[in-house]
Amino acid sequence: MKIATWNVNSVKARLDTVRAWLKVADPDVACFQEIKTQNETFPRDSFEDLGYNCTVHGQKSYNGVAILSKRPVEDVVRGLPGGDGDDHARYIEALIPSDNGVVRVASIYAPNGNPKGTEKFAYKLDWLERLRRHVETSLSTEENFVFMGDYNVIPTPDDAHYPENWVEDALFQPETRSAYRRIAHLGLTDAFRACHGAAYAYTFWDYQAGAWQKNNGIRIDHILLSPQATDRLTGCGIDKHVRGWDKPSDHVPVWCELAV
DNA sequence: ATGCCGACAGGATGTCGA
Repeated sequence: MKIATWNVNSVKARLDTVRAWLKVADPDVACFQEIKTQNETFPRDSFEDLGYNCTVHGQKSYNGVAILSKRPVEDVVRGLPGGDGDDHARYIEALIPSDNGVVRVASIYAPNGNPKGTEKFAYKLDWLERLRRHVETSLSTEENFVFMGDYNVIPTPDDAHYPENWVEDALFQPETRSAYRRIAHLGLTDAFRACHGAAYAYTFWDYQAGAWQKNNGIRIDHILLSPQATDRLTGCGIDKHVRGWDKPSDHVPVWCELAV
């Protein structure tokens, strides 16, 4: 089963680009973030035409996440549990049936948190701690679980072309990286690092200042696997070339293959 | 130090992103 994640930066503005990628990449499951539209205005017909069922947790203008799946999904969770009064649409999860079992997949859009030291930064850290608690609970089920999406975390200096440019940024603060490690160290595996030893692979290049042309990127879109899913991991990749297409998102798709 | 880009809502330009 091929499972992918992509921060599309508006699903409506990106519709042609996203459809073009789906046709070529042909994932069984695709998690999107920053769809920037509500459930009612999600362009589901455009994806149903390509054979996908759409499960959406949308929001007007900002945020919004979705899961596209060739198989109908079950057991949908909309919103990150424990979010007392949190109205940001940043989390959706669903159970995906396959020929040889099931996989539970989460589409995650963690807060940006800039600038550091503000309420936004505190919200980011709180949100990551909530995610940690939910991951901890989820792992007790011992299922195949894939926690994928835009974590808005640069885990190590190896995940940035110019790490010195990010030392004041919320994505690279010690507190941010600790919060991410507390999640990963529950026993999750970074699918990309498990498959590829090389440093300096990126998933985001800013629109500004020629970042793409200079390969001034960061790796902030991650696929974290439960131990059971890790045992079934057969491959992982970053579709870097998509950043060079017309009307690109500033993020590119990341995918993994699981033997289920 | 700031703008650099891009999407959104709304109908000009401010907010947000990372």
